[in-house]
Amino acid sequence: MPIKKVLIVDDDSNICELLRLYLEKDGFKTVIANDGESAVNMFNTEEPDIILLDIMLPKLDGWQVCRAIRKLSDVPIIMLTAKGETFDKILGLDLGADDYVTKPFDSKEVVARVKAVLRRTSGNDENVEKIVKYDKLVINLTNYELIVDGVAIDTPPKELELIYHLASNPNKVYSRNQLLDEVWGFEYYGGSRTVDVHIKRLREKLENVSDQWTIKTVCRVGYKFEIKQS
Amino acid sequence: MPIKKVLIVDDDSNICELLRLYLEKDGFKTVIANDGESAVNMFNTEEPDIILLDIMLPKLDGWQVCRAIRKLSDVPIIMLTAKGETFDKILGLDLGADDYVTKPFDSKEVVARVKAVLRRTSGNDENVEKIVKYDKLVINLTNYELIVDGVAIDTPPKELELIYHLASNPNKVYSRNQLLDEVWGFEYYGGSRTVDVHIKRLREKLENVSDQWTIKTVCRVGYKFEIKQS
DNA sequence: ACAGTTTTTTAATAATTTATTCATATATTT
DNA sequence: AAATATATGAATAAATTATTAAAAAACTGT
Repeated sequence: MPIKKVLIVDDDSNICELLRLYLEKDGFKTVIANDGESAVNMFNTEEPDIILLDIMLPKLDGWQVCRAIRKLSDVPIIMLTAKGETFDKILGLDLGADDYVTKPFDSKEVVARVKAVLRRTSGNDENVEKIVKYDKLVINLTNYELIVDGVAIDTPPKELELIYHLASNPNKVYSRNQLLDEVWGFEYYGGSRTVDVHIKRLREKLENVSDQWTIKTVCRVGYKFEIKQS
Repeated sequence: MPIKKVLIVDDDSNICELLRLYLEKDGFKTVIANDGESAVNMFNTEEPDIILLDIMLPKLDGWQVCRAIRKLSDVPIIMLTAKGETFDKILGLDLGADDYVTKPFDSKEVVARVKAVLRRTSGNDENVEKIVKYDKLVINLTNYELIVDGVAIDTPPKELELIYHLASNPNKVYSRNQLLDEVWGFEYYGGSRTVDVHIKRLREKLENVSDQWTIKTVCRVGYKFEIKQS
């Protein structure tokens, strides 16, 4: 999952910094604009993945900004609205915002909204089928299926994620720690030998499946999904 | 993947040891400073890749240290803050910290943060293909492959790293000690003759591969990957 | 919340691979 | 030629991985 960039637009720099803080704590990159004009400019130069947009702004107000950006792009926009504003006024006006939060807001909630909006709009991550195929092997991470020669093989999720990760970058050697970070996640804490065991089980399942590829050990370094030259 | 060095700054040596334990279990090198002054000194002498910095410190407090270091470098800094501190106070003051954790913290989480910060700050050299080519020889350190005339030759990692290192700077002479430092790593303790043996095995594998280059001994000095003029 | 089931992790040890040392032959420098 | 340095081959040591079984953790359906 690539890091997402959030464009924060608000004339109150305390709010900007607060949002930035929470968002960056959550792994987002952030850029900040303090007025409507620079918001549009930064949208063009920074190419953010999502925009948090205040309505009350100098130079161009949030609505104008929203409209201007909508002409250029379908980037998700979350409006930051004053308490009094009504829904219809915000979303119903066909401005094309994707969500809104009312001030004063809870920063955590804003982050949650950002994630939610990204989840449902980013067509790339969750809506694209995560499938890798090599010869008689199909690894389908959308359905969590491992298919060998057309036959589904019952495979625990970690194993599947592991082989998917390896096969997604064929020939690249991954160290155990790299695999733990990238497949298990940063939070994982425990020995790295568990990778070996998962590899072993995968090999059991995939033995003699194909002579086009193999799960190869690179001693002292790690493992790779190797595609044999012909 | 080069080993990263973490500078831990805290006056409570229990905390330092705890962090050290977890970080080293995860493959990081660590150095420890117990007050602000030595923190700045150690930053200069040890050149860490990332700093864990407590705020309450003798001599110089964490903010002063942070500011001092920021004048010298963009090294990532994670602040260790007491529970009460407010966010804005920490990041809003433009101290330039990259992240923070509040005490009491979960050591695992700190390690996770360190990794996360390193990942987003370090100029992702992970995705760069490490490949060197000369004539019929391809040394691929991403896949850990040595390819001669299109055929992969099974090669142990040290040998591969050695030839990669030499071939990355053709014609440059490396002393054995230099090679031990740069390929084996500073931790290595042992005789330097082992370099000879590795060179020998590489020559076996690469004999007559090409008349464009050769692994040359420079008597009393070291070795070089020499490219012949035409 | 519980008992049964599956998955994941740990731990121990056997097997393998890689790295280092050592002894000696060969080569280079002075 | 003497002294110093390197090449080579074999033996040893060290480190890493495979495999197995068992324990722990995470799930499942009730």
